[in-house]
Amino acid sequence: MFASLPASTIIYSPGRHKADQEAMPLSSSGTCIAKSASPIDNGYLRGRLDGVGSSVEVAKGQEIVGQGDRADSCFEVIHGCVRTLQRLEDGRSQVSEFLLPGDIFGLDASGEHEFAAEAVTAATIRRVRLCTIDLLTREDAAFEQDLRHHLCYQIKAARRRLVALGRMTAAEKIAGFLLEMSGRLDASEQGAVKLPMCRGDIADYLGLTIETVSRCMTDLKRRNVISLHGSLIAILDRRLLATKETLH
Amino acid sequence: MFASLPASTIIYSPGRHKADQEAMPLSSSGTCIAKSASPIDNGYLRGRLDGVGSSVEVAKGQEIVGQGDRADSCFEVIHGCVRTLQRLEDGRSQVSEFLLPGDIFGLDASGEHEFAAEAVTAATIRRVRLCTIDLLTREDAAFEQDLRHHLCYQIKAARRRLVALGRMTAAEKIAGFLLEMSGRLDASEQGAVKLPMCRGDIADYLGLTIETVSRCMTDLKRRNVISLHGSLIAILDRRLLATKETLH
DNA sequence: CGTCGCCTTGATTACACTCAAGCGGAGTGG
DNA sequence: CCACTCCGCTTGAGTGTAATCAAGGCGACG
Repeated sequence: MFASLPASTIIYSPGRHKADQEAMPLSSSGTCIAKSASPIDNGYLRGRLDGVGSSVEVAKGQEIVGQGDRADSCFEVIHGCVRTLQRLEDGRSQVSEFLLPGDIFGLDASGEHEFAAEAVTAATIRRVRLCTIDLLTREDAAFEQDLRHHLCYQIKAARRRLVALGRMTAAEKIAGFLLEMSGRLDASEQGAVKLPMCRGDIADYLGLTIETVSRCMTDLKRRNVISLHGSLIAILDRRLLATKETLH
Repeated sequence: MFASLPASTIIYSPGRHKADQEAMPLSSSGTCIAKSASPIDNGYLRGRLDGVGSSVEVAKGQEIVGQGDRADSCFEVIHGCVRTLQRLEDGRSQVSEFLLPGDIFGLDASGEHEFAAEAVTAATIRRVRLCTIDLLTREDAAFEQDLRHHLCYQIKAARRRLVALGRMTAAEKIAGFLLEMSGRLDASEQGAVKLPMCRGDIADYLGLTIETVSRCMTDLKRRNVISLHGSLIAILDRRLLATKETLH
């Protein structure tokens, strides 16, 4: 029924950051819209907002933007962790993304925010007005380019998450999440990272329940794939996590 | 994408303590990045590519871009229906979006396509090189603006789908899908629309199985919420679909 | 008329959810 | 200092939704 699927197009890459790095073409000739040589994904705008806007401190759990708020600013996380999420009236909620220092959110806004942003931990964020962004794009072609790359990356990231939410099992979701976070968070000297978000946030990020998140993690611990002490997690066997032999 | 669904579903903004205590006048003078008065979502680029690029005919099922293909072009659907999807090595697949005439895809590409694009039906598509797009953005500030709005809309659409995939039941997914499609497709004189995609595609779009899609639709038919004859579908009780009292 | 593709329907299974209880650390107050 | 609650996490038992397995219907097409 479908056109043949080339063998070279094989797929699932839980190590999404790594996969993207490899995906970046090295030739820079006709790249056009495509950014040719960025070693860091999602880093298109890193540092581009330094010195712009105003810094704000938010307490743990505090709302930064609410669902339905008018979108007139974007934000860069300076310190701490932020989640963007949508809440349904019956209590269900879906976390769209976790934002860590250097990450920017709210650039995609037009009109009003459909998703709220809340501080996962106490956080420092930089607030930049969208008109400032607009100004920058007009004055600086390179910035405009980088902004567009940033938006493209957001789309790709969201689509990767569609696959995870639509077609992955609980164990696969957890494995992918841990790999993602271990790549984004700074590891301590023991190679462990401290997850800033609670189990409930992880559940809402992956479309699972708290209990399932807990059970999957405990299971990985029992198999010595990870070590686990509360929110402190170290990946002991990265290959096993990535290849999904973690499923019994 | 499920924009029509959450009329009552948008919901709940807990604390109103925003981070922006200080100043930041909400003067509407600076709409900036936010497009304030577009009646049509996803229409930011409609017609903008007329006369650009080259037209291509593709047969039903034919691959337009493959996973891993170098991204050097974007496409506008002129006629027919196209799906973008990711296939996993074990046969699972996730459809990211269905594209109908006027819709554009591939603009988000940078480096290589993570998602394939395939013709759902026989289709005519316009192929535009990304360097042409790049050129247009440099020459035409309005185009650049519209392109950015388009990308922002893609992000929002993808996030809406995250909620659907992560937190909706099968019945809710189907209901939202039917509402979305009835809004995007041209209705015949009887108010019925012909879904261009098969049950399997719908299943892969919603993260369900073919059987579940079929059962849910049959159920809606039995309740006289929709009429259903193969791929010809009419919504008989839109309110019931939207309020999700369709769940027994 | 037979095959094929797509869809529907039924029976059964299993994965993740729900409900419920208990653990342990942090913080509070007597 | 200890008892207490609160909160987040874990664990267990049972349930339910959607998946799986399987069969059959129907229309298109050769």
